[in-house]
Amino acid sequence: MRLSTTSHAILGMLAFRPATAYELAKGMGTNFSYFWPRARSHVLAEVKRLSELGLAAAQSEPLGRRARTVYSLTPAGRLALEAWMATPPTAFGLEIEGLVRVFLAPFGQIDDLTASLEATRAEAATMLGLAGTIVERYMDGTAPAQEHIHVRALLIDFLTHFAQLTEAWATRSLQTVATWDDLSPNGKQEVARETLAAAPRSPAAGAPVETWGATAHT
Amino acid sequence: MRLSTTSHAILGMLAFRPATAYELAKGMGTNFSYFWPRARSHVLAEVKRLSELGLAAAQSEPLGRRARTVYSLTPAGRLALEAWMATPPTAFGLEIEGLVRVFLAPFGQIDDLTASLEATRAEAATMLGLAGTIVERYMDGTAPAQEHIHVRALLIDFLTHFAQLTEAWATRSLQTVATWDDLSPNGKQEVARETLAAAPRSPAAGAPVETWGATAHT
DNA sequence: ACGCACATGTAAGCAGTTACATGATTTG
DNA sequence: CAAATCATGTAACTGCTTACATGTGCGT
Repeated sequence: MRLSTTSHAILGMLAFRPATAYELAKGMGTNFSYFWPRARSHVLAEVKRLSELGLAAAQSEPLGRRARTVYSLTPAGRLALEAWMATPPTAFGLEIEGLVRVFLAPFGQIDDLTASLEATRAEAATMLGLAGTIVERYMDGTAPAQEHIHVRALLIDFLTHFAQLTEAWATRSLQTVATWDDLSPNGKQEVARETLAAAPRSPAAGAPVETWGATAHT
Repeated sequence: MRLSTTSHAILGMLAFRPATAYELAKGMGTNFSYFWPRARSHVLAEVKRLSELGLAAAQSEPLGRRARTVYSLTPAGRLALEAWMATPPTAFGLEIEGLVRVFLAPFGQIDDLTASLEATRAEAATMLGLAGTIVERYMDGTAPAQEHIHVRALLIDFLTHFAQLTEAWATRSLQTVATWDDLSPNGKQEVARETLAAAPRSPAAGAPVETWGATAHT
């Protein structure tokens, strides 16, 4: 009986209130999509498994000629959730294909690079726009989870700053690339050094030096 | 013959220079771990598949009583890589369990929340420290990929800012939580509103309003 | 000569995705 | 009342991870 983070996210939604499988799947999207995205079908399969394990109770309700299942959290489920909350979180992970494309830029065309950066910028801008709406809802008191504002504010704080950071980065990278004629290193060292000089960094605690962001298999 | 982003990352490393399977796996870690992390064994399996597809050439070299395989990029492989570079990138994805724990904080103890935030803070701090070392290497000209500095600077720009953002967010969240006696909403609205007011946002382009960062299955 | 870190590989299993299929509800 | 959208579910497949196993060379 191994439970994943996704399992606990589902148990957590059930801890707020009982829900149908479909509502859970939808909730996974609206609640977690930006920091724990999962496919709808996977949520359906997982909640079924949770009910088999006795962590969620499934109740079938008829709905026209079709049946729908309402799930709720069992005491065992609540215990599992609370126990998990006390464990340390796993390390965060980013999957940003746009950065892979930057890394491999020398093997493509310069237009490929700008297109990729532009796509990333647009995505971040969309995220920021969404955030604006959400924030308004909370501020005027009409958000659906208004009573959890103190906790949700922390989340929104992170996500909005992330979106802003990403958009700003893509924008200034596009500006830099716009000054290039090709992807060769010629004459581009100067600006690169300035970028690096402006990068935030902590005193480098003499830690084990892994070569990172650099082709190391030399 | 479906190729994943991981496949192309491997083709890309081979485009820099031929390498053994082990070097590729290691390079996956040092080069991509922060924005495209993959297990070592998966890289080994994938490069084998690439050679079966004719995109990489495998050459067996004896090494003591053991054989090791050196891979290099074939012309077909280079074509595949270049073609991929011209396609649009998939959307970025974050997996941040620490944020899931913030979302579900009401079902745990307050100490669970601080522990989780502290773990996230520490992780980001480590990342920043590493970055400091890398930046120094590039600045004094001793980085292994010195000739690619113009492109790598863009990556480092993003990653250092991300680490800084994460550390700063965790720190200020810890400060906020330190003022709480419990996880109930009582008396915490005020500060939450200030946090939200300070969150960056764009004019909310009248976009389709999805409830995000909020329990929506109401 | 021994122990430890580096190098190399395989196998089993699961978490997660894409695609398909169809019933219910709303809306113009 | 037709068309679109919402709600609900299953099946096939695969990318990826964890765990295991063993060879090679270096330092002491």
